[in-house]
Amino acid sequence: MTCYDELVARGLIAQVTDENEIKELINNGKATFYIGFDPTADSLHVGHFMALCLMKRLQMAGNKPIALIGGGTAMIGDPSGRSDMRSMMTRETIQHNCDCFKKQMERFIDFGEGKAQMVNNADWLLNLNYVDFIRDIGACFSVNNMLRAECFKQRMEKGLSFLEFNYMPMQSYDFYYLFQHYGCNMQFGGNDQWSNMLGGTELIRRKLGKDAHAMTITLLLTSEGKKMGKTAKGAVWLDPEKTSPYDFYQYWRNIEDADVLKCIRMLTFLPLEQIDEMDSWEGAQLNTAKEILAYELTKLVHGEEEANKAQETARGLFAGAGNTANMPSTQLPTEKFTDGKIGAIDLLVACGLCPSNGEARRLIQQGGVAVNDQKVAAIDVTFVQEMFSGDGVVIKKGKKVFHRAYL
RNA sequence: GGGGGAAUUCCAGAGCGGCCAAAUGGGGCAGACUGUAAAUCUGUUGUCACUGACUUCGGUGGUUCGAAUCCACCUUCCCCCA
Repeated sequence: MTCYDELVARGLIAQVTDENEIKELINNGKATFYIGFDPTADSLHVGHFMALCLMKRLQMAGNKPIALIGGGTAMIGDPSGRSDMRSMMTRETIQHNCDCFKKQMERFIDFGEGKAQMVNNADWLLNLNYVDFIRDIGACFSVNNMLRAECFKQRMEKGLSFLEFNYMPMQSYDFYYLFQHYGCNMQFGGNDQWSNMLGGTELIRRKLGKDAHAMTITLLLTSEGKKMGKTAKGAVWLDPEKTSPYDFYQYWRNIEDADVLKCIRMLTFLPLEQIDEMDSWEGAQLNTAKEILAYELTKLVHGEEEANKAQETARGLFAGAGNTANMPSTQLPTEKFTDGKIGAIDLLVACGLCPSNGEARRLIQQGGVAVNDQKVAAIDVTFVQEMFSGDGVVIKKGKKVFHRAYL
């Protein structure tokens, strides 16, 4: 099976500029392609992970990836598909985020000599001269066309500043620049980037009279149409400090039935034949598929050891066997105890399971808390300090959130 | 440049000068049912010393016994005309 066919079979490809050309290039390892990452946070998240996977797949097929960190474009902020303007980031924040991205990517992609490259568009964007730029590049863009572009649609209702309007020409310029200086002949990105990417191929055609290609990756959406990897608490991060391997594992373990197979196909490196077999699974059997998904992804992102730990912990908690040592935990300082005891409300807040006393109180009153499998019946229940020595106690909030508290 | 309108709690969106911690919907959280799924039903959803008190309705001042509601200025955004 060719590289391109596999991408199609996994449902990764959303749109392409010229299918035959692209097939030819990537199947034969002739593509030098780039994917842009905007450093809007200090860690990559699940959305970026897809792009990294794609990068890896293509690299394995002999193509040369360029990871572009948008240190320059981040100064503007991509308005695509957003309903509000991004808050502006300082140069320092952007630089810090770039560094963090770099570290995480290196664990994933082989940036060895001649294998892949990492560039930062701050290097060429920040020194551009305004008048030169609009004469040279700006002249190639039709405002009429830009306004019609899908990525501005939402913003046409709420308002779009000129600053953000410039994002597309900037990104297009990146491609133009990489095409000339790095021999980059293709761009990949999320499907929401389609208009921006076409801007680039169009610019190259106009300025140089040459063809460059673009391909977008299907955005990973839940069956409800929301972006995958977002929870109420924010994104699911790849940084273990921001999203623990256990929480990462649980995110995938708790995915909806309708999304499991799609995710396995798109995100894991399991052979397609094996995945096809799972296709016929249904009902409770899908729980096995969810475990596979969670395990495989945790392994890719955090390594085999962490994946094993997360799986053991999850199984232990939900099936009642195995160890509980790796679940999220809090070390309680002795100051939290008065007369050798701690109240239930204080305990929940101290462990970060509830942000306020009021919420802790409510949770207990609604019967949502258990300590060492004993339901906390009233808000004035207290726990003696001795209980927390050694392995400590296991607090269960709701059905799925477990937390260990110890001294 | 001229004219008109808007800013409310996580989001959307009600809100007569006192009965507003603020309707309703979404989301979140919890309970029941389940398969750590979905759907459904129920409760809950500012903070605290929780039958009470305190801080919120873009910002700053003002009017008033009393302001999310009235006035002034400021900020941001939207719409129409140029």
